[in-house]
Amino acid sequence: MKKFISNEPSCPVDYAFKRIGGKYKGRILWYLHMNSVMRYGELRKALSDITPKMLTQTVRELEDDALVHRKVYHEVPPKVEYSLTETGNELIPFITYLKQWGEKQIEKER
Amino acid sequence: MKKFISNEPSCPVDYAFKRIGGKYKGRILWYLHMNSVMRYGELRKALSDITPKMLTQTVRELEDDALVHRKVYHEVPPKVEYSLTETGNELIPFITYLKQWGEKQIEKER
DNA sequence: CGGTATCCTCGGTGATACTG
DNA sequence: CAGTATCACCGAGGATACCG
Repeated sequence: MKKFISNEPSCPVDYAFKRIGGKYKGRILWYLHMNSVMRYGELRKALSDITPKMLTQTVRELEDDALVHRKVYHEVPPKVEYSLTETGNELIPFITYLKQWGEKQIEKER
Repeated sequence: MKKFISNEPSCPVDYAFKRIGGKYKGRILWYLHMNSVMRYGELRKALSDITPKMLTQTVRELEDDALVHRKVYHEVPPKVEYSLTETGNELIPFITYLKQWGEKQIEKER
C-alpha cells in the first residue's frame, strides 16, 4: 500500500499550531470571542496565572499574526481594548469544536 | 457590560491543547488519518526531522491519551503498527479545519 | 526493525521591580 | 492603567550511541 507522505518543511498543520499554540493563546482567543472586547486588565484577571510580561508578549504575537486587534485610547489614564480580527474569528469554529472535545474527554475521566 | 470569565483551573480549551500540542502530534495525527495504518519506520520517514527518542515518546503519549492505537506483532523482525482510535478520529474534523485555515494564511503571506 | 539510555542545549516561561 | 526591563529556571526537545 502506497503511503501518503507530506514532507513539506512547513506543513499547514504545523504552521497553524505555531500560530495558536503557546500556553495562553487558546484561552485568550476564546475569552475575546466570548466577550467581543476586553481591556488589558480584564484579560489579566481572566488569565489569573499570567504575568504582565507574558500577557503583553502573547497579545503582541497574536497582533503580529493578525488574529487580534489592539485599539489604544490616548487618554489619561490609558485604555487599551483587544478584540478578534476577521482572521481570528475564523478560528472560533475550530476552538469551539476543540473545547467540546475537551469537555467530553474530561467527562470521560471522571 | 458584564464580562464572561471562565477561571476554571483546567479550561477545556487548555486541556485539549495539552493533549494535541507538542512539536509533532498534529502531524502524526494527520498522517495516521491519511494512511489509516503506519509502521514505526514509516512515521519516522514521514517526520523526517524527528529523532527516534522523540517519536517513541510522542506516540507513547498519544497512546496514553487514547488517541492512537499501537499494535505489536511478535515476530522477527519486529513489526508495530499505529492507527487512530475512535477518540483520535474525533479530532480529524478539527485538524482538517485547522489545516485549511493554515493553507489560507500561508497563501495570504505570499 | 523498533526501539532505549545518557547527556546536553536552549528558549519559552516565570519572578520581581520599575515607569509614562 | 497598561505596560517594560532584567534576571533566572526548567523541561521540552535534540545528539549520539547502543540494544533485543
